[in-house]
Amino acid sequence: MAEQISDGDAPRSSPGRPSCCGEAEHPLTDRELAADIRTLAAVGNETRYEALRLIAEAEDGACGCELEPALGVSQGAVSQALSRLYAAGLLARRKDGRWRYYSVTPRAERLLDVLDETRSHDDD
Amino acid sequence: MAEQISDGDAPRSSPGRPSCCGEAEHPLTDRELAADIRTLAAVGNETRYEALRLIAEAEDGACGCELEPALGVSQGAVSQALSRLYAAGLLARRKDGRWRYYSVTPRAERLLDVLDETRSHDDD
DNA sequence: CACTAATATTAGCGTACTCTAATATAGGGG
DNA sequence: CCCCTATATTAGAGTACGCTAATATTAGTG
Repeated sequence: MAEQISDGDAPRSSPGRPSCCGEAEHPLTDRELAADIRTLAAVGNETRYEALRLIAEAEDGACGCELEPALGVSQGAVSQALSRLYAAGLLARRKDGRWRYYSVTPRAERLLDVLDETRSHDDD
Repeated sequence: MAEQISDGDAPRSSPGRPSCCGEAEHPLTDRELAADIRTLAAVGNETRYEALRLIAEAEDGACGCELEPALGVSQGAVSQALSRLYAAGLLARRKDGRWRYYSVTPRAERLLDVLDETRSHDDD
């Protein structure tokens, strides 16, 4: 895609420059990157983050109908939120009669722990 | 608007119901919740997450100009990304001449560690 | 077998997000 | 002093997001 369009005389950086502006790399594959972002984007939303916190507090998991009043959004929105958290690997679920019980995965648990342990209180 | 138009005898849930649909609560204040979401939403984006990973790999921090080619977005976008990560408490920064060097905070470091340690590989 | 409750799915609307391009600020160097 | 590099800021455009409302599906219950 035609990088370096101009001719050779354009001095983008003199040879005597400091160590700045070299190459930078990280060790993640595209799949790992995508998985991480899916996870983070899933919790980076008020409704979903609160849902995750509520489920983490419940002993044996929680069903959608428990969360609906606390979250203050419609039933459809709760269902969408839980599905997305599940797809992101943050919730496990089991069917029991006409209810579906959600519980947090180890990944979610550790994520919440880190947030609790590193939260800055003069932050605002 | 006109919820429950019918009379009061409507049995919304029989008395013998299981423990479902009670109250749910979590122990976070509004400020803590907002801070967490600001943090999570900041990393839940490809450009910013990759920037954070790149900076975490660099030994003594990285400046914006190092990241720009790797991130593949404009200079303005890089600056916006770094500012937002900084505001979210995930980056520290120091001025050095005409450069500004960014490094990850403990909060960011631990967040990345958890993602590495709990990432599922059959996830797709 | 209706009836009801819990959940899932879909369309559509309003908003927030993220980029580019342009411009402004700040700090060296010839 | 002018120029060049690194960074910050802003407006605007295109897109993605998150909700509601409506409807479909699934599973108990009288």
